[in-house]
Amino acid sequence: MSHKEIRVRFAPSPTGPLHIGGVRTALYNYLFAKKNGGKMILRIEDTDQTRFVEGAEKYINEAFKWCGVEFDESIGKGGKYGPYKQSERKHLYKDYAQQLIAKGKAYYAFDTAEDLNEIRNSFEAEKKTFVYNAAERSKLNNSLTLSEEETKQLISSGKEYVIRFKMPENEVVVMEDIIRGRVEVNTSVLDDKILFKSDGMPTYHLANIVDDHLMEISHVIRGEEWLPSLPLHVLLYDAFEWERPVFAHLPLLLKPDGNGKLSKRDGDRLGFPVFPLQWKDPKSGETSRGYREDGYFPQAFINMLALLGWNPGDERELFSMDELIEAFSLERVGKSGSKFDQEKAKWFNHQYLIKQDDEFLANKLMPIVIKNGVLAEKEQLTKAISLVKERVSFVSELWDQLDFFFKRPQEYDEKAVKKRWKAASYDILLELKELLENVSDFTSENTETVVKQWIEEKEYGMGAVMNAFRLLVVGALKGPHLFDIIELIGQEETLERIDQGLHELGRKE
RNA sequence: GCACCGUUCGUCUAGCCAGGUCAGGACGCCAGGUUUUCAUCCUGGUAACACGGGUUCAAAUCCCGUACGGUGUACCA
Repeated sequence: MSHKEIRVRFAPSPTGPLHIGGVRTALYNYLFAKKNGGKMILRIEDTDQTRFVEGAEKYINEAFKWCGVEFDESIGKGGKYGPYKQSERKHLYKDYAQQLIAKGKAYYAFDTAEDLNEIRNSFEAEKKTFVYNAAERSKLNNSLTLSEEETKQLISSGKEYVIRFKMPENEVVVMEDIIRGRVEVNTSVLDDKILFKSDGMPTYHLANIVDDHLMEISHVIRGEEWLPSLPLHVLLYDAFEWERPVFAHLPLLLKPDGNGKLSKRDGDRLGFPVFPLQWKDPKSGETSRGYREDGYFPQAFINMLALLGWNPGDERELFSMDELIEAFSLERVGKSGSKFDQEKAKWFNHQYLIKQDDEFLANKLMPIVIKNGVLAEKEQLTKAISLVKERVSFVSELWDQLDFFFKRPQEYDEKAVKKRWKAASYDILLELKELLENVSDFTSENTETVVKQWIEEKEYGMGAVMNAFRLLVVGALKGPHLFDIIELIGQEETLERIDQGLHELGRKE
C-alpha cells in the first residue's frame, strides 16, 4: 500500500489575490511532492459563486509562475483527473450527497436561513448555544422528522432544501496529523454541517472530500484554520467508506506586531507586502503592493517563506528551490504560528542580490537610470554595480549608491566640506590634478600607486588628500574605493571634476 | 460561551519524541577592528525555556493545572 503515488493539491478559491500564507502552503505542498517524487495539483474551488472576483484565477497562476512553484496538473496544464475547477464538476456532487442519504449518513433539511437565525437568536438570549445536531435535529424541519411522503412532496413542489451530514451522537473521532500528532474530538460538540447548498452547489466540505478522493490525493497539507473541520472530513471519508488521506495542518502566518492571522490590512498598516504580486481590486480600484513590484527576487521570496515555519535541522539558511526540495520534510514543520519579519526578508534579498550577475542587475537598473535623466552605457553601469552591490538589498537602492559615476557633483555635502576642505586642500588638489594629468595608465592599480607614492614623498598625509579628493570626485564622503571610481569615470572626467571642485569650493582661508 | 491547536532571546528558530549541553544558530541592535570616506566585511556582546505544582538524583524536555494567544463555531473557503 505504500506503493501508492504521492499526490498533493493546492486548492485556493478565486476570491481575490493569494496572500503569502497561501503561497507558503502551496510551497510546502510542492516541496513535499517533489521530494517524494509525487504530483502537485492545482484545483480551483469556486463553489461560492457569490464571492467570485474577476482576475483572481489569473493572479494565482501568475503568482506561482513568478515564484517558481509548478503544477503537474491544473486547468491550464490539464491532466487525467480533470476538470480542475469545481464549478465544472458541479454535476458530480449531488450524486455523492444522495449516496450519503441512501446510506443514512445525511438528510434533507428544509429550514430556511431565517428560521435558523431566529432559533440561534432565541438560544443566545438564554445564553445557550444552538447546535444543529442530534440534540436538536429532531425538533427541526427535515427528512428525519418528516415522513418519506412529506419529504418527497416538499422536494417535488420545489421547496428549497439543503443536505446535511448526520453527525453521529457522542462518538470519539480519532485523527492523525503529521504535525500535531493524535487529535481526538467528541462528535457531540460538532454539528450537522451542510454538504449541499440550496443553490445546487456543494459546500467546501463535500466538494473537497469528493475531489480529493476522485483525484486520488494522498496527502492533504493545508492551513491550521481547517483543523476544526477535520473531524467532519474524516467522518465523511468513513461514511463513503473511502480511505482517508494523510493530513498535515500547517501553522498560520501571524501579523508582525501583536497576534492574529496576517491580513491584507497589516501590510498596508506596517508597510510591507502581503501579496506575492501587486493586486488591483477590480471593485474598489485599490492597489496592494506585491513582493515582485517591491523588488524582491523570487528565489529570495521563496527562501524566506520556506524558513517561516520550517527549518532544515542544521544551520543552513540559503536554499535554492532544488535544495529546499532535497531538505524538506513535514516532520520539521513547527507547530506554532510565525510572525513575518521584514528585516529578515530584506536580508534574504540582499544575499540573493549579491549573488546575481552584474549585467542582469544592470538590465534591471537601466530603467531607473533613464528615469533619472542619465544616459549610461550598459558596460559602465555593470562595472559600477559590481563595485557597490554589496551595499544594498534592492535593485532600486542601487541608484543612490552609484549615481556619482554618471553625474558630476551638483553640490558638495556641507558637513564633509566643513570637515575635510582645509586651508591646504586647494593647493594640494591642484597639485594632484597636475600629477594625474601626466599619468598615461589610468587603471585603479596604477593611479593608486602613483598617488600614494606622491603623498608619501610630499608627506601630505593620506587622510588629508584622499578625503578632499573624494569630496571633489563624488561630492560627499561616500562610495567605494576611490581609485576604482576614477578608473571607471576616466581620466578626463576625473580632471574636470577636480577643476569644478576647485572652482566651487575655492581656497579656504 | 463551547471545541480544537499553540506558548524557547524583540523576530525566525535548534534542542523536546528516546530527561543530564555554560539552552545553540540566524536577523535586528550595541561595541570594537579593518578602510582614504560611507557601506560591506570580521570579531565580540546583548537577549529566551509563559506561570504553578508534580515525577526524578536531575526537567526547556515527562505528567497535571493555570494564564495568555490563535483558529473554528455561515446555505465562505
